[in-house]
Amino acid sequence: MNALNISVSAKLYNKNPEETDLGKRILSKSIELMEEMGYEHVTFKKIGLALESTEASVYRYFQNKHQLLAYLINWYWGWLEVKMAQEFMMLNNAEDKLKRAIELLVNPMGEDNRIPHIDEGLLQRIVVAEYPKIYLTKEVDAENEEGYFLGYKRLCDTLGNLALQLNPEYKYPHSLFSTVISAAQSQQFFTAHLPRLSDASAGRGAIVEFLTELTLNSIQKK
Amino acid sequence: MNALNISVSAKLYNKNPEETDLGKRILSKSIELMEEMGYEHVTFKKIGLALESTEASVYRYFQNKHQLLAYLINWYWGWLEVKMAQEFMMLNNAEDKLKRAIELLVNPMGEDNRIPHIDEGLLQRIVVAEYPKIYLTKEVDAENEEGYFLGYKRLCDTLGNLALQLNPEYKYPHSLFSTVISAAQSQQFFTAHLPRLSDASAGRGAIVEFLTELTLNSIQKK
DNA sequence: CATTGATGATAGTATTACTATTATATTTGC
DNA sequence: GCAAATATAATAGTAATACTATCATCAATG
Repeated sequence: MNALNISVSAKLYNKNPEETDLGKRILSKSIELMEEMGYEHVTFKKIGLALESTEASVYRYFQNKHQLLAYLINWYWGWLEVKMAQEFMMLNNAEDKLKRAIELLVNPMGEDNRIPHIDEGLLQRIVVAEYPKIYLTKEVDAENEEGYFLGYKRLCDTLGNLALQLNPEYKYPHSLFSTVISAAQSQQFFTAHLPRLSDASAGRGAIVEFLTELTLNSIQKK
Repeated sequence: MNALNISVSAKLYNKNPEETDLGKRILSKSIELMEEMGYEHVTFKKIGLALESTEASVYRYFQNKHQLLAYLINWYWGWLEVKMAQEFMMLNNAEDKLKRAIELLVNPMGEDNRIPHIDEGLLQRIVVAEYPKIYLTKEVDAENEEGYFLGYKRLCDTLGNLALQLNPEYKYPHSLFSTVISAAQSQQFFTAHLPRLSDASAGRGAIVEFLTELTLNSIQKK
């Protein structure tokens, strides 16, 4: 019941934040601050201050802000996969699973109180607003080798395999789902901030419908 | 012949860089440096130095690095639209135009020597590696009002209208093309750096085919 | 010839992104 | 119950960044 643990590559922290009280408080407060003021405006000094701790203590857990963001985003993709796996058990065909997966990509979910120090709703908003920043850097190749992007890759594989169950001939499962996962985030962002880049004034339902049609029409056998 | 001028909102600069020699040199050198070391590692000091000018002089043209990036990316989208418009004149149906547009989104084009101070090939690489950074900030709403994202919006509209010519019933033209334009960039990035997120080891041709199928299958009448 | 505008040269400030050191409190091993 | 190890807090310091300001020079313009 309390044992749910999302695995994140050990290269994504200096010292595992899940193992100490301060570590969990750092995660919790970082999520709060980052959602509130945005990645660029967060500093370790501010996090330390907000925790009534210090900058140096935050540095003991994460090498820098970029690593912290990568940790959080990987944690989120890992958590999403667990959620999906749970829901998939109740479904027995690949198409239904894909549809449900797309719903989960778009809809913020209620807090999972098995993990009290992480507010998944806030974290999802961070993912929407910040996720490309972890790979759009000159350090991407080095960080890739360290496992900075495993969460995204795994999720992409999982969904790609569902697509192949529907149509084993489909040639672009990875491209399709990296596109769909990414679009699920950016369409939420555009709906809120740049509405001329979406048609989802109706809200999340329209995003889900758009992505579901796009996905199924792409995969379909000719 | 020499009169090709890409229009960029006046809110995207302090002083129009197209109007002076130094301005053009700033654009040229910024593109070179940004492609080479990545947005994060560029500073106005480095640009000034590389030009044998000064930091202060660069600040006279752009308020900050973010505005410079926004300028460059808007310029690129504007230029792409001009290119597309030229090519569309030789095509007479919407489907062919869409196919050609997708090719242009993915394929880097030879330099356009009507604009000697801008290397479009380098600029395209900057767009691939940096474009979401202009809107993924807490300042997005304010900057949207200043016209920071007009280039992207216009391109999206243009392509959306082509889709509507093919199928006036299609419900998600803006979402589709913000997704396709974005995917055209990120699939290039993934192919180069995170190949497990794409299926394009075959190269750009595969990206074009993937996006073309995805687009046409989405738009098609049922 | 006087004025204006653009640029260069230089200086200075606040903030950021760290690194290092030392003191103190807590836990653990014996 | 005490010593040793560990975690954290407190503080200081550094180099780089992201600006802002001032002033001198130079060329173009009226």
